[in-house]
Amino acid sequence: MPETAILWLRRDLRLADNAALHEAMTTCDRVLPLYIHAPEEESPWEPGGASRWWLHHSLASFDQSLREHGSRLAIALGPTLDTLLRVAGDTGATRILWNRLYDPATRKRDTHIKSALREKGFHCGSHNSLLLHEPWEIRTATGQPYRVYSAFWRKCAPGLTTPNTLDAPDRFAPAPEFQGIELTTLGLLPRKPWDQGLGERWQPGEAAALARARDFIAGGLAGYGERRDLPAVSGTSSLSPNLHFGEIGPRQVLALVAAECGPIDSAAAEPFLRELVWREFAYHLLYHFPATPEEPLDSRFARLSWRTENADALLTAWQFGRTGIPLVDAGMRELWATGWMHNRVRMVVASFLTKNLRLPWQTGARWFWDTLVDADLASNTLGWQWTAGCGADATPYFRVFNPVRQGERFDPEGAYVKHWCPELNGLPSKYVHQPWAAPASVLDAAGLTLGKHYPHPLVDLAVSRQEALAAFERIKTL
DNA sequence: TTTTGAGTTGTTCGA
DNA sequence: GTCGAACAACTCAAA
Repeated sequence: MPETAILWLRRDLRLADNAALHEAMTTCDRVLPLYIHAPEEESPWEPGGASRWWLHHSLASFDQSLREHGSRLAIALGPTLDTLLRVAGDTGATRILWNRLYDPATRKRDTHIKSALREKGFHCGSHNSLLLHEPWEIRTATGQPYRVYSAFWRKCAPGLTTPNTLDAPDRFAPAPEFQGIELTTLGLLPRKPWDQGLGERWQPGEAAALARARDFIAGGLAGYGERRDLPAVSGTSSLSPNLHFGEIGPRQVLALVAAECGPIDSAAAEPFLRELVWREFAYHLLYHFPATPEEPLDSRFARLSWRTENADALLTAWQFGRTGIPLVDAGMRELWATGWMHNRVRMVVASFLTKNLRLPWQTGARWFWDTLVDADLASNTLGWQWTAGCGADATPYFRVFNPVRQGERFDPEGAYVKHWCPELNGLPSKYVHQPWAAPASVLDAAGLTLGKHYPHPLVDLAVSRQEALAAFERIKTL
């Protein structure tokens, strides 16, 4: 009697180095690769529009590669537990295997599913294919979770040796008979066609993820430390959406780095590996502090007085790149057009929202969640809390980015700003990051009228900085 | 056990 | 132009 497994796929849409897939293939004769659509079970963090776009194409790509390996992806609708039970009944499956996720809603659901399935006599197996270390494996000397990155890094760095990875199977196990639904019925693609920019910028799927990782590690790793801060340059790996959807795993990235650089502790690799470990740190924090997507880790910040007057209009201006601060607007327009923003600019726009505009970091996190193709609850939460100063590795409260200064340092010619804000094309680099400071003759020569072609700045940077510092002053001893 | 020093990504000011 | 100091409070790990 052949044994049948359901390979329950979520954010692990790859054939290579997929622990649950490997387990299914080595223990069972028949394997049903199954994606169950149940976004309401991730509430209140159902995937946003850009994530759904990526998911659609990633599922299509994974189905295609399964077909090339003699199988296909089955798709069904939730509720997940009911569906798993129904499919197991229909197919005679006795094993249900998956790779673990770590966001609070999914953890709660998966724990319940696992115990319910076991009660009914199924063999359940959950595996790790998303992280280098499980969040509970890393502890301080006193057994507490880490709250400081450098200490976390020192703990993890010695373990960054060449990992063992699992090869993709040459041929996939045959699937049991099952009638799923069509991918298009999930309605993941936008009804209004706003996704053209995403399609031009990105290619979801395992093959493209591997190619991107290889290209970056062969070509960009050496200069990463210097080039990663320049938003006009493709100096970063851009692997974040691929990693988020599990089209490639961190062990594979580590193995590629080792193959390229030899010893994994080489100085050339360290700046990039530190970023990979930041991702681990974000999952560590989300696991141990599951309230942090909504609540500041530093509870004093719950009492911070955010701006209330005119908040809606200010938020809208920020969202659509109409703040009158060129680097901020360029970043927000890049996000809207491509579903992605350069990391240096993410920090600048986040600092501007939370400090200069003094709007809650949660509103910024929510906008990123809806618009980023790499929206990841762990990384997004860490990033926003870090910038707002209320999270782990507490940002010094006085660290308020000056978007003019940041522009001058990291986009000195204004190439990035001009690409996304072409109305500033005629400005010399001296004024491209602060058009309001340009003399009338310069503005005339550039054919630029502030308030007409490009907005006046929404706030005065120096004044709003002082207001932010004063607001921090008020909560620091409460 | 207690103390001490360092800590991803900054800015401004005054010398 | 450059340079160092100042700008909290707290976590973590080494001494």
